Amino acid sequence: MPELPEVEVVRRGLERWVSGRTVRSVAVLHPRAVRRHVAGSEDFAAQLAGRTLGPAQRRGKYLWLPLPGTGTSLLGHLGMSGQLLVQPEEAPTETHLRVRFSFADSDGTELRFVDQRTFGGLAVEDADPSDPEAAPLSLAHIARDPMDPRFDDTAFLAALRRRSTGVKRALLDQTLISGVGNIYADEALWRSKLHYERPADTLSRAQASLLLASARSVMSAALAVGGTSFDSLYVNVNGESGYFSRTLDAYGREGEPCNRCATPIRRAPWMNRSSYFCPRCQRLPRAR
DNA sequence: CGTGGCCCCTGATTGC
DNA sequence: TGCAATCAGGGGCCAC
Repeated sequence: MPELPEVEVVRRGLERWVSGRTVRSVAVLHPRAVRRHVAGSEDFAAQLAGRTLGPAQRRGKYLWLPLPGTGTSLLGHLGMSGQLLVQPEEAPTETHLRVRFSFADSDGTELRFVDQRTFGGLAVEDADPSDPEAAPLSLAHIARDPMDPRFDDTAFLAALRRRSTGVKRALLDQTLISGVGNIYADEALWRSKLHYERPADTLSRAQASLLLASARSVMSAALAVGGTSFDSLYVNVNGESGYFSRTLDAYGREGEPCNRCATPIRRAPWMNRSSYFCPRCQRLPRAR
């Protein structure tokens, strides 16, 4: 369950170990891993063979590597359980290995996309030719994330406060703000003392600002220690787990005492997922 | 366009 | 013991 800080760690790993290398060949071992590549697995591999991978980029939880001179980029999303591993070529094959990239150099390592649940995937997509970072066109509707220096606080806060939907759903809306997942949404709401179903258009300016600041502080703290990790499903580009879960205040803490008021944290079903919150600190005001 | 519900997938865990 | 239900959840898609 990689959140934005984990994806950023992966981006840095790609930048360090993969960018600048030239692809020799690509093997797609599970077609679903490239389902977003409309032309199919063979075309995916053909478009990458012989190409040099550019500097690693990220927007929200999407990652991409420009393919210089082609007007395209290699786009990736880790989904729920995706991993990008740089492994020695002779390392044993992972159970859920989906795509394998071999390189033309003699470094002795290869790039592997491993993904148990196959919610993630890779694709070669057309990119904005005028953009030196070659952002895939399909990401045009994805908002910047709150750690991005070009994130527009004022515009986000105004848009948030126009939504009638629950504030948590708004936080997970990629067209408003990207990179906030279920875990950090719950953490940001806990820090802001807001109930997840609070209609976004009932937030005061101060509450909305506090929520954004809280999302930022949660992400910053996670990034500082290499991301949240709960189990072996999340591993960074070199196979090293992050470690932040011990500092979570709400997520996954059902029945444990709230770190502010000691009231047991509650778990509620929400959108086929879970929301964790303190029933005392995070109350839903009476509808007005 | 905003909203809300559903679906994709595999494996671990829980309950009967 | 075995089988079914539940849970994990990012995000695209669709009907309204």
